[in-house]
Amino acid sequence: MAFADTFKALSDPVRREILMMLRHGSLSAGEIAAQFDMTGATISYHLSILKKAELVRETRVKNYIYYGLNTSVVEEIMLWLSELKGGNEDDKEV
Amino acid sequence: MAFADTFKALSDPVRREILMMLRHGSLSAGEIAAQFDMTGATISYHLSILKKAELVRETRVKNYIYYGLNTSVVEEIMLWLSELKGGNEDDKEV
DNA sequence: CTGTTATTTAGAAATTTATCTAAATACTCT
DNA sequence: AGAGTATTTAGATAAATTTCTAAATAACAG
Repeated sequence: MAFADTFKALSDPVRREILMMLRHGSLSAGEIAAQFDMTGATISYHLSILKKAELVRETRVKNYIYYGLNTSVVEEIMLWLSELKGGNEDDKEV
Repeated sequence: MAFADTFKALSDPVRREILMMLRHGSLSAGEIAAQFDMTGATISYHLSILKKAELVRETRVKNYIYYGLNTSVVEEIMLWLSELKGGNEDDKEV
């Protein structure tokens, strides 16, 4: 279930920071890695988890790979949280 | 930062199921444990993580401990996701 | 106080996760 | 084709997580 993957992906602070970095637009793997005190391999690992969770999409341009947010999955998570909060099945406020 | 704890707490399927069980009202540790094929000790461990994340509150009644949802923390998470989705640079700091 | 029930804590084992280094792949440019 | 850069993959390791059993606490009833 991709849903569980999404929560798992969000559970790591590095991955959350990556997502926040992508709010304003796509960045290449290298640009992302440059912001962290970790090897590129480690960032690649985190990106693979975000990708598997469908929280990011990749686009290849020249010999760069750009990563961008996929907000539709974020919406799904918000829906789940909404349900949790709702308790009574009446409401569905956004 | 309790915020990180919250995401971590949400990353486990058992804990998410516990939260869903609490939507319609509080349940005792034993009532919760009865729904899972795990020992009470394990459920107690999960409850302690949810409690540390402030996703649940406990109330002692007789020799039972009741657990109930704390929805305000859920709102905080939704706010974070909102920010992510929004991409608005006007309010990036929390 | 004694005994019973509900729950948590402690300690240990199995699994998963995050990280590194080194090597491999992929793509570009001349 | 060959060199150079960007990124990923493989393999290893340390740390964190989940789970269990057994023991400890806490609260109640008689």
